[in-house]
Amino acid sequence: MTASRAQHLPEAVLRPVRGHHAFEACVEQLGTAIRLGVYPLGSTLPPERELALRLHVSRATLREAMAALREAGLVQTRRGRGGGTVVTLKPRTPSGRAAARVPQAKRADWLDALEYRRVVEPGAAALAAQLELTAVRRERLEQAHAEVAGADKAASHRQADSRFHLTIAALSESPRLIEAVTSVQGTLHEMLLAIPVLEPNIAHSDRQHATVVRAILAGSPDRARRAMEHHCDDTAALLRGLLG
Amino acid sequence: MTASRAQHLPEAVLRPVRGHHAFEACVEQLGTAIRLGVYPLGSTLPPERELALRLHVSRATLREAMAALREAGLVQTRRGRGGGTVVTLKPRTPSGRAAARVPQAKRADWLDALEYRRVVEPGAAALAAQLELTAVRRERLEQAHAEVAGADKAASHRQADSRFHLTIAALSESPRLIEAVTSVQGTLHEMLLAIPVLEPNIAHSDRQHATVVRAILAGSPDRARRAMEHHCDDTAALLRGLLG
DNA sequence: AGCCTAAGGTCTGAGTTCATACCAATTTAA
DNA sequence: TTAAATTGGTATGAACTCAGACCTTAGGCT
Repeated sequence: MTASRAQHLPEAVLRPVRGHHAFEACVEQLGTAIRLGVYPLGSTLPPERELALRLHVSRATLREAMAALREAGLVQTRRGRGGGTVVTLKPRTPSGRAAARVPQAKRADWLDALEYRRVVEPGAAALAAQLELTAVRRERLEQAHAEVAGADKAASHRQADSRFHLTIAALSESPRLIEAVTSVQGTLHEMLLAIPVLEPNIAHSDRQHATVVRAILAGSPDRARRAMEHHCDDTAALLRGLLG
Repeated sequence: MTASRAQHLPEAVLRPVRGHHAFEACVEQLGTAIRLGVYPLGSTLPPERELALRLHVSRATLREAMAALREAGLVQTRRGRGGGTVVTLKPRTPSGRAAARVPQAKRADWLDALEYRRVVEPGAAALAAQLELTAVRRERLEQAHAEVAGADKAASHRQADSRFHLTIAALSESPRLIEAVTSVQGTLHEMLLAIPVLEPNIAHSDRQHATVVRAILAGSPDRARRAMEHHCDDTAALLRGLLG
C-alpha cells in the first residue's frame, strides 16, 4: 500500500512557504489595512516599536515598510512626542477601468477568493451569532452596519463595507477566521477597484447586511449563515459576470 | 467620523507577518506532510531542486530543512541516480499520554482550530459535491475512503483519515481551502497524538465518512456539508471533552 | 567498460533581516 | 523654563537566505 499511493495529494498540499521579504509582507498588510479602512483617513498608526512587535518584525524592517507607504502617499510621519504616522490616503472611488487587462493567474486567484469567501464569511457570521455578545460588541456591530448604510460616497461606502465584514469576523473571536476574512476582503477590495459597481447593487447589498445583523443579534447562527451566503452569492455572481 | 473610529479592528486584523524563518517553515510543512501521511512510510520525496521550487525557497535553505528532518529520524537520504529522500517515520500510535501539560496558549489554539475546522471542512465538502467530478477523482475519493475503513492499526488509521480529509479538500479545487484544511489537519493530528482515542469513536467516524462520500458522489452540496458538519461536531465534542 | 544522467553535496558572494544600541525632535508637565 | 517622556531617525555587526555554479555518487545504456 505504501509505495502504490496516488501522487495527487503532495501536489495539492505543498504550498509556497511564505512571501519572501518580510518588508514586502509588511507593506502588503499595512497597505491593505489602510485601504480597507481599518485605519481610516486621519487616524494615527501605532508607534513603530509597537507595530514591529505586533507584526513579529524588526523595527528596521518595519521602518522600510513605512518608508514605502510614505513614498506611495498612504501616510505621513511627524517626529517627537505626540507625533507618529497618520493616514493620508483618501478612499479611492472604484473607477470604471476595464476589467480586462487582468492576467490569467490573478483572475483565477480572484475566482478562488470568491469561493473561499462563500465558505469563511458565512462561517464567521454563524459563529458570531452563536456566541453571547456583550453590549459593547452588539454596539460595535450596529455601529459598523450604520456606517455602511450611512456612507454617502462610493469610496467611503467601500471602506465601511470592509469594516462591516471585518467586524463580524472579529465578533467570531476566532483568530483563524479573522485572518481568513481579512485576507479575502483584501482581495475583494482589489477586485472592486478594478470593476465598476452600480448603485442598485449597493442598495441591495445594504438590505442583506441588515438581515445578517438581525440574525446575529437574534442569536440565530443558521439564519446568519444563510443570509451571509446569499450576500456572498450575489456579490460573487455580479463580479463573476463583470470578469467574463 | 474618521477620528472617532473604534479601535477594536486594528487589534483583531493585524497578525504576525510570518511565523518564523524560512527553514523552520520548511521543516514544519514537510514534517506535517509526512506525519499526516501525504508522504507515507517508504515513499520518496521529490528531488530537492523540485521541492525548493515548489516551496519558493532556495535549495540551500531546503537542504537545511532536510538535514533537520534526517536528524529527527523522519527521512533517510541516498545519493546518486535513483537516490533521493525516503520517508522512514513509522506512523505514531496515539499514546495515552495525559492531555494535561498542554500550555494555555496551545490549548486556546487547539480550540480555535476546532471552530475553524467546522467552517472550512464542510465548506470544502460542499464545494466538492457541487463540482462535476471526473471518474479519476471519484475513484480517488472512494479509494481514500476505503483506506480509512480498511486500516487495521490505530496509527495507520490516523494517517488514512488525514488523507481522506485532504482528498476531499483537493477535490474542491480551491487553493485557499486546501491550505486551510491542510493546516487544520496538522493541528488536529497534533491534538490526537496527545489524546487517546477510543475504538467505538473510530467506527462512528467511519460511518460518517461514508455518508459524506455518498453525498459528494451524489452531487448534493447541502447534504455533504451537513454530514461533514456532524462529523466535525462529534470529533470536536470528543476532543473538547478530553481537553477539559 | 565507459558514457550519460539524475540525483545529492559543497562553495561563494550578495542581499535581507535581525537585535540592540544610541541620537534627535517635539510635546507635556513639573 | 526646564526636565521627562514619547516618538521617529540612524548605525552596526551577526545571522539568515538566495541564486548560481560546480563537485560527487550511483544507476542505466550503448
